[in-house]
Amino acid sequence: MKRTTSKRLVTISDVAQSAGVSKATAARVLGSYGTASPVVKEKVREAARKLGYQANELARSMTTGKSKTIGVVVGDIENPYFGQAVRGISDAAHAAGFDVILSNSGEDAAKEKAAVRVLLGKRVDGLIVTPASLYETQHLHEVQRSGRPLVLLDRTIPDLAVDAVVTDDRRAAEAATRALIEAGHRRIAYISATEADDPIYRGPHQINLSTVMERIEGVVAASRAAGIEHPERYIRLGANRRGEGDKIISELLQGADRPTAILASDNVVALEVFKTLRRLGLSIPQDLSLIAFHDADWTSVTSPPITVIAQPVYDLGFESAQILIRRITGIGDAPRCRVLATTLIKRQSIGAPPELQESRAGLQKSTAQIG
Amino acid sequence: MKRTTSKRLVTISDVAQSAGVSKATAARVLGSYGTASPVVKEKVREAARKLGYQANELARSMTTGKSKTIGVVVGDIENPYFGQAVRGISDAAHAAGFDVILSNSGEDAAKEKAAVRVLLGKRVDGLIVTPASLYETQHLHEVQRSGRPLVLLDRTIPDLAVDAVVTDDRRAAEAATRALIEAGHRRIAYISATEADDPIYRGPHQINLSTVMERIEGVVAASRAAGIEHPERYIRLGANRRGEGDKIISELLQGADRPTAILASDNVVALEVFKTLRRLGLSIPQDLSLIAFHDADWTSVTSPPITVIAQPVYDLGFESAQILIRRITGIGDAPRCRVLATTLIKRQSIGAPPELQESRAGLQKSTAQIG
DNA sequence: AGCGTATTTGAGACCGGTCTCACATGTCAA
DNA sequence: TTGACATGTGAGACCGGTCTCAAATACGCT
Repeated sequence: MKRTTSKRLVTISDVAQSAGVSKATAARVLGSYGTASPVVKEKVREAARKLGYQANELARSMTTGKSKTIGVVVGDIENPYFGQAVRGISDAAHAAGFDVILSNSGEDAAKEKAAVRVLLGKRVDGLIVTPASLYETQHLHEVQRSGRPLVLLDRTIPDLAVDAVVTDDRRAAEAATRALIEAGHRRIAYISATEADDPIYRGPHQINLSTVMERIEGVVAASRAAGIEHPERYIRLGANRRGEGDKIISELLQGADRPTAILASDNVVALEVFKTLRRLGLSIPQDLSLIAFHDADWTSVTSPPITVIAQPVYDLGFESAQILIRRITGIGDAPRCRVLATTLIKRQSIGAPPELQESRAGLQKSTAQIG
Repeated sequence: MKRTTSKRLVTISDVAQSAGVSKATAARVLGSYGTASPVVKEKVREAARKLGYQANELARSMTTGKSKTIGVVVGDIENPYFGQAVRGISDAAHAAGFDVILSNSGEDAAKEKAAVRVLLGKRVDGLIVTPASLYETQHLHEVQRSGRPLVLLDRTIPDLAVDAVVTDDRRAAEAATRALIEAGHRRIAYISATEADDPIYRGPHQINLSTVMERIEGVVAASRAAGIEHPERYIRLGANRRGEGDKIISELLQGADRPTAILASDNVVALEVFKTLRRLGLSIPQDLSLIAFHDADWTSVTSPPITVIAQPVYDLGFESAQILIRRITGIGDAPRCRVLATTLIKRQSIGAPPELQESRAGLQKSTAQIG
């Protein structure tokens, strides 16, 4: 039954009255602007402390037009990839005195749109977005029109002239593919988690993420350069949904002319590959070689440890926030796309394809681990 | 050189003027309160659409006193544990029409304090905090005094009468310890990532997290019940810092009377155990048995798969947000501590201790609900 | 028609800060 | 003494919404 006595919070007028000065003067002292004599300053500070005054940032933002807050919309916070990126954003923002409002789009363009609108409504000073779609971008154009800076994270949108911070996915995919080719592979699959109408890749029109586009280009380019014909046939999409990954992978591995190597678009897919392989009784790298995007910490303790494409995810977030804040502070040069390099970390998940294996002897450490 | 023409955003007065009605009427239509005739409604909406009006939520919050925003302070977003929890919070919040402002404390009480203050300044309607310390809690009392609801996530603070959502760490630790004892272990280590002045455990005064406290109690209680003397000697703290984990683990394993089983406080520590073991040439479960808190997805694909204590992390977040929102909406019953059950998922990282290994008894898979 | 009641509408105060501007006071030079 | 100029302070407008209140209009009924 206890009814919270509607606590009216202490305002600057209360402090002013208690200190015996005008509202304007109290505001000058507590807001650290304008001038005030030392005596008055002390009086006001004392009164503020006594009353437990705490500025209403909302009111402050209202008049100044600045909220010292940046809005962030990511695909999925639960994914460690975005977790790291958000940490980078958060660190850079706080270092510059900004706060972060976070929203989750679930990789759904409609939700992203709603989130952006809400953030604009909250008058964030700028936005960082990992756009869920290359095509549904009206809301992002809206951001631009509102005059508030926008930075795209991890993905670009060609027809939108804003800053972006991405990794060099094309070259990363190329390098990974080349590594597999050098090990002797000719049938190389790329399995992506990206949403698509059909798991079988039929062409770029199915893809709505720049990263996926680039990676596919990388895989295809490296394959073509090695004289591999029709490399696209081993590309699969939509391995994100529960169960779907396992289905795609096992169908791929049990079909005729099965691939001898897999390039996984992220560590969740890599995990799926591991599980499916275990279920099918296949092992890495004897039966299948594997490279995964994203150097998640656990990839180094599996048996065998996984060769990965390490992406500077934290930096991706950190830099995007820095760039955004520079824009907010008023740097007006042309938007740029900052491309961060990736690293191929070779561990032990790459071997020769089964048909080329002759010296299989010396490599196993102890008894073959069975899952 | 293009100077952004300081875009004054469209306000409700602009819309009102354009629609030929008063500001109050336009506000009623666009804010969906009060009444307005169908004709007027249409006129106003049309004008708003034409001008691209978007409400200033700041101004709205100012007058209503509600911001429809909840503040969240977690230890480390980068940690998948918190990632999942934040996702839960985010989902519950959005479902109820609330937004989330996220802050990172880095498990540092001072930063947490600052973050809480900022969030209060932004006039969030309520707060969810994973308190970094049992003792530095002035800022949390401050929240209470400000009259805004607070929910503690994952950890409790005994002298603070607020809602909390936690897992039953005591019983979880007990169950895990018992499982190890049943497998024949008598020398069981608990390695915690919690910050501490000294890695050697000397007593509760070193601990400033309720979870850690409870887990230690659980381990000790189960050990005592099995007649194990001085179980505390295998407790180690501070395995979080880079390199520190490896040092603690290898010293523990190379010392005299070394433990035959380890209980790891989270999956990061478990990872460290894996790495150190590999470096020392030891294997699981032949040389050491392992149980880890938190069922991170990768724990099922290591060799061997790790037995874990699965915590309903997403639910933890989801429920805490729900409880908070119920409080915001005005339910005034006494604060409660909601305790969620954990599950011991038995995989294959538990074996008999080396000295008892003769019959490599059946390592069966099973799960058991603990709470 | 005339009255009571319900519905629409507008004027203006208000939220809690910032900011402009005018005025008061102090300092110093001529 | 007076004027020029810096400094400190207060009154009050303002940001963009909401909300109260009273006036205006519409509606229902005798």
